[in-house]
Amino acid sequence: MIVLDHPLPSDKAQAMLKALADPLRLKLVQTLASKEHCVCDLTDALGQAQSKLSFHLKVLKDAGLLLDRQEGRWIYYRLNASAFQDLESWLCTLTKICKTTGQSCSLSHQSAPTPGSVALDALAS
Amino acid sequence: MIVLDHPLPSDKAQAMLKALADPLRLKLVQTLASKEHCVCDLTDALGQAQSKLSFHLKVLKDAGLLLDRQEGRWIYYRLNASAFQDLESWLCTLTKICKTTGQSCSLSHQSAPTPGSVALDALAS
DNA sequence: AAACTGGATCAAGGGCTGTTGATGGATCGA
DNA sequence: TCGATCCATCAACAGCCCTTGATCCAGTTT
Repeated sequence: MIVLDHPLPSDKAQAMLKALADPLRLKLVQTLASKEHCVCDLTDALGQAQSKLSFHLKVLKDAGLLLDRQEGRWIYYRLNASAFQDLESWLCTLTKICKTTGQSCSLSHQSAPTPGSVALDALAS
Repeated sequence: MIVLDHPLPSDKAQAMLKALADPLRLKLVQTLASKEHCVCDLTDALGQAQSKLSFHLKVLKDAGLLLDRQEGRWIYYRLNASAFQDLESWLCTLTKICKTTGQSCSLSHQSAPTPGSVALDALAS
C-alpha cells in the first residue's frame, strides 16, 4: 500500500474531508469565504437554528478549518486559509501518485511524470 | 454567500469528499494508487471481508473516484485520475477564495491576490 | 443587581451509515 | 453439466451523526 509522505497526517486530512462533506457545513464555508461572521449573522443568512450552527461550526473548527475570535458578546468565525492550503496540498500529492502510476486518465493536459516528483513511502499493513 | 464557479458541481465534490472521509476507503485508495487490483487481492491485502470491501468500493465508484473493468471472473478496480484532478482543482478554487478575501493566513509564501484570478458568483440563498 | 443577548452545551430522538452473514448471479475448469 | 470461484446484493443489526428544544454561561445594558 502506498502512503502519502506529506506533512499533513492522513487522519487530519480525513477529519477535514469529513467536515467538508456536509451540505450545511459547505454552505458555512462558502459564507465565511467572503468575510468573517458572528453566529447570529449566520443564523440570519442561512435561516438555521443557532444550536445547529454552533454544532457544525464546532465540527469545522475541530477539524482545523475555522478560526474564531471573541469581541464582546459576539464570536466571529473565519476560514483558516493555511488549513485549506494544507488539504489542497495533500490532495495534490494523492492526485500526482494517481497520475504517475499509470492509472487510466482521460486528461490531455497531464504533465509528464517526473521521477521523484512524488514522494512515496511503503508501509507494512 | 460565495459559491464556487467551477465545472465540478459542489454536490459532486461533496460526494467525493464524503467518499474519501472514511479510514477504510482511504486505505483502498492508497492501495489502488500503485496499480489496479481485483477484489480478492484487496481482501488479502487489507484483511477485510469481501462484502465489506464491495460496499466501500461501490461508494468510491458511485462518487466517481474509481473505475473498473471485468476480466473473466475478476473485476479490477483502479483510481479515476481525472476525478481526483477535478476535486483537487475544486479545492484549489476554494483555497484561492480563502486567500484573496483577506482571511487570516499564516502562510508566508502566499501569492499576491490577483484580481480576477478567482471566479466568484453571488447566489441568492 | 436585574434583565437581556449571543453563543455553547446537553439529552433525547430519528435517520443515516457501516458491518455481518447469507444468498444469488456470472464465469471458468473439470 | 456440475462444482468452484469471484463478486454484488440483500436483510438485519449496531453505531454514529444530525436535529431539536431546553438550559446554562458570559458579557452587556439599564
